[in-house]
Amino acid sequence: MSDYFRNTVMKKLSNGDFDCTKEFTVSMFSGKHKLLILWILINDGPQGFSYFMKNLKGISKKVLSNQLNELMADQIVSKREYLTGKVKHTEYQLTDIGETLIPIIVALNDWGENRLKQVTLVKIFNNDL
Amino acid sequence: MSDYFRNTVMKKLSNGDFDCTKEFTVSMFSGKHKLLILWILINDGPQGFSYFMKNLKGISKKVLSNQLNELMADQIVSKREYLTGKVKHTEYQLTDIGETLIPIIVALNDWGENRLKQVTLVKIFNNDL
DNA sequence: CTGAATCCCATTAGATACTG
DNA sequence: CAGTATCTAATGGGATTCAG
Repeated sequence: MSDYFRNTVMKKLSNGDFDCTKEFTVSMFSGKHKLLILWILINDGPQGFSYFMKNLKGISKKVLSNQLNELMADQIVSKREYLTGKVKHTEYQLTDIGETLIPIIVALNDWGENRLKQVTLVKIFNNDL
Repeated sequence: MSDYFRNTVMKKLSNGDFDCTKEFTVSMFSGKHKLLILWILINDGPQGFSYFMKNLKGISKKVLSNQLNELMADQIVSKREYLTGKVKHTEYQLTDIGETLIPIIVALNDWGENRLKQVTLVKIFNNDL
């Protein structure tokens, strides 16, 4: 998604401008579906392309492909390919680097769940629902 | 930036579709500058509009305004206004909810710093630099 | 089945001008 | 100083097509 942003950060790094830690960090996660992709890998283990297509409702092949490629470029996810007859299958999994993200993603998800609970409770209380 | 995405999530919630925790969480952070804004608030304390303009290089007033408004809508940040003569000043600060994010943001930033270190070391080693 | 390439439209960012 | 409104340019997403 944020190819442009990612490239900008990469260029900065190439130019020796290391004063962009935050931008770098953001560039790792920008992408509407990356958190979901990682969440799936964390909870369901290694999965193929179609598994993500089924479980990320509303995502297109192109976008999924892009996000997976970015995650691979960032060495957070790796891919394995194999053939069943003439049919290509893939398996994506977290790299060692990717696994260092697990506690953060879990914390993020916990935060989101709690926050969502608060939000919906307030809504119900106010009869906005 | 992701007004559209945010609105989509909010609509889902209003429709009683609570099966979107991840989308909700993502919607809290999507925004190229939000992490930076929060980082500034965490480290430098409450700040005015112009402080962000100075420290988020390349951001426009409009985008900053949008991101701050979204953070306020999500109750992560709050605003205080006051006048000095006829000149309006503002002060943005983390809310109680926003403060619950501190450990996560710190962890995220640590991760990014370490990762960046690895990346640049590899680059130097390979003479890509 | 996986996924890259293309075309097209929706959305977002930036610049500028204007207000309290 | 702190924004909002508006207009335009740049970017991203979706559907389709094609190939390995």
